[in-house]
Amino acid sequence: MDIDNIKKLAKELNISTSTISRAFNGSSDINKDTKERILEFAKQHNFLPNHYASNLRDKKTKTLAVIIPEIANDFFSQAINGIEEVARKKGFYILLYRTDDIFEKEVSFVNYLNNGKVDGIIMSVSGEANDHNYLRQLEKKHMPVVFFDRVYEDIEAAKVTTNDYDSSFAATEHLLQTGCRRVAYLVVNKSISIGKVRMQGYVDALQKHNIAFDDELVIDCSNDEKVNHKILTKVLQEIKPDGIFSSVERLAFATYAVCYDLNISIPRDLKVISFSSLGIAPLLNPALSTITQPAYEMGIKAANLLFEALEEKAGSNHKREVILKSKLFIRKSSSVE
Amino acid sequence: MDIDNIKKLAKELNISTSTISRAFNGSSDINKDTKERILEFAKQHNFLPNHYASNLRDKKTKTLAVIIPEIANDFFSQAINGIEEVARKKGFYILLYRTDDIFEKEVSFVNYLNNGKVDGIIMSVSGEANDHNYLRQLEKKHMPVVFFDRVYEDIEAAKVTTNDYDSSFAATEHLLQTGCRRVAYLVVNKSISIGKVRMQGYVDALQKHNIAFDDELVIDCSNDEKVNHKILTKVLQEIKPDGIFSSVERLAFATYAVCYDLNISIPRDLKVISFSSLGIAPLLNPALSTITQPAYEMGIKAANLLFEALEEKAGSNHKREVILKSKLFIRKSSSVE
DNA sequence: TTGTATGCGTTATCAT
DNA sequence: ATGATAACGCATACAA
Repeated sequence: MDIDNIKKLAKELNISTSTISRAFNGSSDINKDTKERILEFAKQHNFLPNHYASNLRDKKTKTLAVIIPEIANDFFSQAINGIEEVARKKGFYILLYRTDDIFEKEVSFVNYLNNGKVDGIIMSVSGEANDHNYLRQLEKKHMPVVFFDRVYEDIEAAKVTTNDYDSSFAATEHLLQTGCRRVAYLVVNKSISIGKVRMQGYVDALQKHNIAFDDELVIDCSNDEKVNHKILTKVLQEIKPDGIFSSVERLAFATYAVCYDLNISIPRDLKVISFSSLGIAPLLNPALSTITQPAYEMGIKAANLLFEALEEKAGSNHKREVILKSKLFIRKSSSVE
Repeated sequence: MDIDNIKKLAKELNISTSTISRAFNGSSDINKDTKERILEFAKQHNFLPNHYASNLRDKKTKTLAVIIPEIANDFFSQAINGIEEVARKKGFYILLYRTDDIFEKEVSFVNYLNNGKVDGIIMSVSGEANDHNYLRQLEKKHMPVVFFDRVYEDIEAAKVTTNDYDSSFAATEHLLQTGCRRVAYLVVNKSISIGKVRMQGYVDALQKHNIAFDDELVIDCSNDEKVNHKILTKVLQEIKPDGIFSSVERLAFATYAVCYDLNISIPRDLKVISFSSLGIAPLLNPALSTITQPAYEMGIKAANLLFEALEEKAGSNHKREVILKSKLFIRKSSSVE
């Protein structure tokens, strides 16, 4: 006989289903021996209460959604690790969703989650000045949301970010101090939250050092490797910057590849620094200078904020905003030889 | 009024819940206008049928579990991408679980999934000659499982692997042909499926070239970065191999770091080749020779196999085993200067 | 401490 | 084409 619900279990043991239920839910209203007998029997028959049925009763899914632009990326995979770590400790599971930086996917997934599919959402957004109504719906239903790294300013939710402005300012200033005069800023989307803030740090650092801002040196890239290669080849050949500040790891890699092609020597002809969570940045040729965000810690923090919200039983409206610090690692790619 | 179930929707529209349900499930037994009216109204009120309730009825979760040793790893994150790609197209969602290569975590998660939590499982295993009964339970309940990369030979399930033996043989042979005579094999767990197969390729290549197998040159490493650094430092100082064949990407990175420390020149003093899915292997110093598995394609294939099983309505017992080919990229780290 | 009965939101069956 | 109803598996209020 296959035991696949508490009714059958109850019949086998000659106990009521309520008692069975109590055995599984750590209720105090149950005799210790009865409980042991039930759990033992259940284990032998490899039975566990059906999660979907429990959820239908409780409105607790013990699941949280993680929505991110990409997975195969050092920053995000480390962040997921942090989130997973916390979730696991709380007995929660993770529903993962990748948006590929496509706003419509984000909307469609969030809408899908809107009817009790998960208890909360942790996300790094993929959009900009759009209509964020789909997120407001979540607020209405008291579904807690935590943003990390890429956030929407106009949505009231807990947020975990890093001191991007300061880091960008420092990175740009560093390049200027090594002698660069034509520092290019590489960005995928300069109107998205992080693209914007990071650019501001760049702009202000230039100003402080009396370098005129040059529109031509703000390089809009894409998410397509080949396209980026073309764009950067043209930039290095025609616009000829002497420094590169990349707001995204991937663009620094593309820069390296183009430099190899064109026989441009880093750091002699071009100094490079980039936002990056790559552990092996020191092993690159040349070792890459990085602004490294505490990705893992951000994941931990984001998850903790989510659980705070969950445990505060709705109510309390103090959405917390946490800002962690990135670290600047100056390596060979931006040093004076 | 908050519309959060089909009953309320039904009342608002003066339609029965059955009709509402039909509107959402692409039933043909419904008037086109009625359907449009319902969906339009639902959209305006941001309503979607409760997933858990539907599931309780249908026993279809539209969710699949992905169980892997680690996330922050180029191979696995690319594989997840492939899986996600297919799952998304099928309208499925992904429950992600990381085992940290700890067998007990794998067991506990699989057991948790055992009661209808997901429709199927894709996994890369974290164990070896253990008791695999927890997986046999899944078979009993007709829950399809697909293994990829790291598999249990004794479990009958669909499997996606790569030609590890051939690749290892070729990689080792390559090192020998560049003049290496003392090739070390770096491995995390030589009794696990891939560790074993890859080692066999190494051993056989040595034999073909009449190089005596030396136990000392099989280096057992760990998952801890610091420990590996210590181990490898000792190996390079005392055992002094002239070639390294690393069965895992991470150990190649550790080798690079130790070589930098000890001023050992790659490839002059030591040639290195490694299994690796790192896209930027060419940007390393020196460019790393790799055996690159088609991680993304493996993910795609694994997911496709799972859906085949799902769509075959249980029954059919031909568990498919697919073997994809890795590519050998010879770069500077293993070249004759 | 245990049992009985009800309802969570949905869909399939059957009737109209 | 639409509606009424039972059932999915579980957990709780209430009764005992």
